[in-house]
Amino acid sequence: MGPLKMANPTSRDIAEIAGVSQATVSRALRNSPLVRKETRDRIQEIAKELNYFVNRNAAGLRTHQSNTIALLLFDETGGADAQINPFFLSMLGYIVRAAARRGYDVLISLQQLSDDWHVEYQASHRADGLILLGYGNYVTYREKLAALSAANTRYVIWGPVIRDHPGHTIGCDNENGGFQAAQHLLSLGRRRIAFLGQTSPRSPEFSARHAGYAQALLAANAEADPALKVDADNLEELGYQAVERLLAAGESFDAVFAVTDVIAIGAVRALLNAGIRVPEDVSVVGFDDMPLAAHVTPALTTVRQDIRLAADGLVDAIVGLIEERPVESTLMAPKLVVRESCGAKKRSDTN
Amino acid sequence: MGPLKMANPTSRDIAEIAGVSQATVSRALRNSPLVRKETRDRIQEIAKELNYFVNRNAAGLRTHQSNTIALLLFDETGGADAQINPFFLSMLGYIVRAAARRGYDVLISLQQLSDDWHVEYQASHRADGLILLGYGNYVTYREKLAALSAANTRYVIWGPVIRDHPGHTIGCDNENGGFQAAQHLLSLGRRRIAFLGQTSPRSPEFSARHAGYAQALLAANAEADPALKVDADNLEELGYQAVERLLAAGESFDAVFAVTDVIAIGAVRALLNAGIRVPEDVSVVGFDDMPLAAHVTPALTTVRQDIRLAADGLVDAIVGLIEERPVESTLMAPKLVVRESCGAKKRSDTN
DNA sequence: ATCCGGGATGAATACGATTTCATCCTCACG
DNA sequence: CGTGAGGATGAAATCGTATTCATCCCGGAT
Repeated sequence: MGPLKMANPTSRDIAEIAGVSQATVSRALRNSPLVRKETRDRIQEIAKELNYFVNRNAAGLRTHQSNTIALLLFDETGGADAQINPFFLSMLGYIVRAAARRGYDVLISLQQLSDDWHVEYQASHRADGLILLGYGNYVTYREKLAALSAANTRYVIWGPVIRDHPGHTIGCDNENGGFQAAQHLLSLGRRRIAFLGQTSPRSPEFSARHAGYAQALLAANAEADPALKVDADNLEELGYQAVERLLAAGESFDAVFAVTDVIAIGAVRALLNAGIRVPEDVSVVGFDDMPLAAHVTPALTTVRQDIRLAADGLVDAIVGLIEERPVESTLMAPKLVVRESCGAKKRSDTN
Repeated sequence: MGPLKMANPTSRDIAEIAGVSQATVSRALRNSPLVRKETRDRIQEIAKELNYFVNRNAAGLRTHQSNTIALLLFDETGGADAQINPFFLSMLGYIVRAAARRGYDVLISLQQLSDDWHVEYQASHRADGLILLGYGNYVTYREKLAALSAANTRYVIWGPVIRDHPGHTIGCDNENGGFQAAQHLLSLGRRRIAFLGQTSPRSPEFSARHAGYAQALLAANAEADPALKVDADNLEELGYQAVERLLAAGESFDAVFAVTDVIAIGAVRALLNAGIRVPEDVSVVGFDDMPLAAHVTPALTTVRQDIRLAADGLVDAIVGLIEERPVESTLMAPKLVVRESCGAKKRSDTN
């Protein structure tokens, strides 16, 4: 029981102390049934006593595994200083937890459009698989994915589920989400609903949300007025500017559907700033239900993507691929969360 | 030139193709001057052609390095579902970038108070060093750090710089920050300034902020009224409740200094909800300047901790320790950011 | 008594790079 | 033409674990 310590004990040191071979130590530490229980216990005790931990490099070298998942975040907004998309950031915690549950570590990497590092992660045995966030918004989508597939890399994308593209995808039914948002505004008697957000083919998810919105209007015999559609990338400031532009153009509107909470928050700020009351004069609905959506004033009505489920789904999928189980792409159902900014509820305790 | 590919090329494969020894390949890929330039170029070209990447496990095994930093986040609020402290989350991006600049990957791990995994990271050679966020708020502070030091682990803490404690620390001058906040409120003519936040020894940073606040009051011949001090952990909901309690107790106050933006946002919501105008009736100042502080309504006046600098400092420090350069603990200066919630400015375009 | 089977363990090898040490070649100089 | 210095390369050891294959021991069946 003496405080027998050493600097960097190896399995061989343990073996010597326990009076067994190194092979037996390795087996014992992995709980192999090949080792007699007493021996196993004794070895594990010694290991703990010595503060021994398996050298992951050595183990990984031998097994060709890293038990690590790389989480690749793509900045939509470029700049090296830019904040990370808060929606992805809020997914991060759940992803890390879900991965930990499966025995995987998570490596974070911020990627730029120009980078090609992603191919390296698996080839260098730094990660067993990749989770890609924000990948869906790029033109080079297919090329990059093709490169990954060509390198035989295991990866899962958070993004639009597109038929016959390579790889596995977990995503939210954006079209349905857009539909719900618009329908709700219509049900509140709103008719002139502005749409704020980028809908180029670069951002298929946002385009889908717009499609759902247009469809809801159509179903209500209202038509989507092109004059009420303003492009805006996913920054608060751009949401603000979008509304400014709308006002400057003299357009009249009684509701705003922003393709993102971030944009919605900017829009609300611009409206209030112009003396327009929210929701009395203009109803606002966002998308994502990011953490702060409930805490702005007025609390934001929005379409929730369940990030907890999303994270679990992504991790399930990538672990499945790694462990060579069959995996399917999944489309998750979004859900409208009614708070104050749409006008359907009074200000009060909101959840 | 042919599309000569193979599944998982090793340096030996490259060597064979290049007609040199494996040792030369290793040297060439690391740009060793020992290899003639032409040979080096040829080898690197072949490597690229074959899509070869150094196996990090093998390299790490030999060099005893991982070129990885582990980022350990401690949840203050326990629960497995809890959101990660948004302030830390916003530092994450900068940490990852700074680390990448130095050639290090970042491994994320969420820790609970009960965990002891942190010791494992370096012992298992998964990481060369640790950055600890949220560590300062625990009673077990010293014990855990002692364990780390005993295991000879390199680590840097974001937290209060306390004299004669083990390890290196990067932190913000919380006392000065609290002083600035209170002083600003006093300069606006506010006299009854409530303090919202936990100040137990469990959270030395918050205690320091309170100390600065009290000192500013003292300097202005106003005294900190204990009745205006309400405990609140770092959750929006608890900020809300703190104000509720204050109102229920019938206390009169004309300003609130919340020890955290998150708490401040909850406080504002409670005030508005009670029909109290911010900032006309009550001024509110927060702490941190997290990303959303500028975007709530009214925009939050707060004490900024420069997370960009903080992140750079943390990474500098841990890399310094890893590379055995002398490193010193640092105290960073906070800065008051005046927006709308204190009443010093009119609502308008805020930065 | 002999043989066989299976449980427990050990010896030895492989994983793929880095690095030390030895070797070889060439060129300058005497 | 011999010799030594130094540049370029190769051979081989090494890092610490996982795993294959051999070995050993023991009890039960024949």
